[in-house]
Amino acid sequence: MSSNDAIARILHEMSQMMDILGEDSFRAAAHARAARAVESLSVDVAKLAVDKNQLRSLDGIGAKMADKIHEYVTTGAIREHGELLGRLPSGLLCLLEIQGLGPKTIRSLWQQAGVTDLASLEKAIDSGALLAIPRMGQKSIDKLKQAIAFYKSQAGGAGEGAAARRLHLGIAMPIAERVVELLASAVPGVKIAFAGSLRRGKETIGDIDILAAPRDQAEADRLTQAFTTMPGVVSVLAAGGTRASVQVGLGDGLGRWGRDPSAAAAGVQMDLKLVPPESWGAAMMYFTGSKEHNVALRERARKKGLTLNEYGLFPEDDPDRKLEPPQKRGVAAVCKADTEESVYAALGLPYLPPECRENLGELASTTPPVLIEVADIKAELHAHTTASDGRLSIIELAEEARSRGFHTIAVTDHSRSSAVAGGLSVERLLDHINAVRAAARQVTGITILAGSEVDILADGRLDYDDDILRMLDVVVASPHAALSQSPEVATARLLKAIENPFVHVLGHPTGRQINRRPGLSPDMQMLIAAAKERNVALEINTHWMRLDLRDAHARAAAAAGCLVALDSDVHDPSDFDNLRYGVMTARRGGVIASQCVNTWPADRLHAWLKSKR
DNA sequence: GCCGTTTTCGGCCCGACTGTTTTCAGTCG
Repeated sequence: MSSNDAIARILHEMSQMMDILGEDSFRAAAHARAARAVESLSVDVAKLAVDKNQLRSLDGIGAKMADKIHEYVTTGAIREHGELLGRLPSGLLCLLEIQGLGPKTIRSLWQQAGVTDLASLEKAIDSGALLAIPRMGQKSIDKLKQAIAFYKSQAGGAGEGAAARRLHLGIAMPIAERVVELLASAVPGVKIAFAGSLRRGKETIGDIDILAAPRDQAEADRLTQAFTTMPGVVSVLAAGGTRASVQVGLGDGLGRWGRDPSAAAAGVQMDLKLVPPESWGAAMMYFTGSKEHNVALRERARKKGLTLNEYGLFPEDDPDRKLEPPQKRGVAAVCKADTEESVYAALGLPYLPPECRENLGELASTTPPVLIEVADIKAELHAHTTASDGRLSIIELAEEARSRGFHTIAVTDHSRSSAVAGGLSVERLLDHINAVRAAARQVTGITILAGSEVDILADGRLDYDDDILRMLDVVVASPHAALSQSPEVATARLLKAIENPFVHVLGHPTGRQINRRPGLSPDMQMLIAAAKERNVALEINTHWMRLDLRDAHARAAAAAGCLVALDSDVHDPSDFDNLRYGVMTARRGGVIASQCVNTWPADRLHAWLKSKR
């Protein structure tokens, strides 16, 4: 774990403990906000901590928080964190993961029924001790039992402290799209879309939010009916007038990444929200989030004497919130709320794409951000064939790429050290280059390049000698083994690869696999600076299992003006479909088309590749 | 504990829903 992750986790725990202990909620929230700020940093916070002013320049970090971070970096712990831990059983924290349990309830469970962890909570339920707690009736207990069962299934069985498993972006999105399609065919002509973190393109998804705008009660009823009875629904959690919640069972695996027993056993929660058509824009903003973005928008509205909710933007005529919400009192809205654009405009903001709604500075925009799009991508520089571990022949790969409108495809099979992936010996590589040249003569309408995905060995040397690399049109250098190195060793290793004059792309720079392994934690600022100087592109591997660079790293690369490569690491024709996940990650980082080599016209791209020969 | 086009104090987002209550507290997104 990087020190950023460690500090974020400690600050987050402090926030949770303060909540449970009933301390000042704004103080607790400040710790949670600081945790988020540290988490979304691309630089090692330990380096920033040398100068407290640098820490304090971060949004949400003030003098006291800077002291705490500095304390962690110099001593390896935060004293106040230990003190809080001494004031309550640590087993209480994971109870916050259980749906319906918040800090206040957990506090009374602890102080009035002696609950200290999940096991004692279950015991207290069985013994009936919970009924004695205020506001705890039989119905609440039944719901709690259900929520515990769901929590345990998500956490992979015994609920042994494992965090509830979030779904990969690439698993969740096709499910959401199928549901939208199904609802649209059940009730034609109604506006339906998914929202939430899925629409923002987060790498993992907690639940799936679907929005629909029925035009009358009959359409609303049919939508709810279709939603709660669709194939795959395991249980209906709620079905009211304006919203319904179901659990949907998942498929049983992750394709070539193997099975995911915990995800398969459980399911994903899906919520359907019904909103009036005239509120579609405000509702989409509201349910797309992020929460932090929404809070910032509302604060902005307040400063303009307005109040923003999921129904629209209204004059602030009830600052103490004594009355019913404005839309219920017939207060006239200050703008139409049927589109997101009109609501943003009324707040004096350009349209902000969902991927940048994280309250990481986007509200300072005065012009709409022009971010990279899937349609901009015209080349694939990282693809495998049957020569190593791919499923397509060279010709099949080229034809697939051509059918997707690409002008260039690079054949980059694995190098010799990746034995399990069928990595090519030097002799096989030379034959393979000839085979690629032959295919290039045979297939028209696309440029086929001979390349390699070359292993970056543990010490930073590449898996082929320079005289071999020189013969290749494209070199993608990637770490595959020794992924537990210290940050210092990993940084030196990857810098050495970037500095090799024949390398074009640094492939999946950290080697992480989401929900599987953390990968390397190199000093990303140093890699970005070196890559920029050497004209090397940092890859955003678009497979939903990797998304590496991740969003925060992409943001740092974009800010530095470093080249990036959006590559699908094709092993199977369907891998081309993953491009959109990488594009969303790039957009979350603020990447524009011109800094992504895959968007360049053929002559510019080929000239860049040749500049390293 | 943070923050400032109400700047060193006094704020700090908003509504739906649920289950518990006889008017509201807690959770969620």
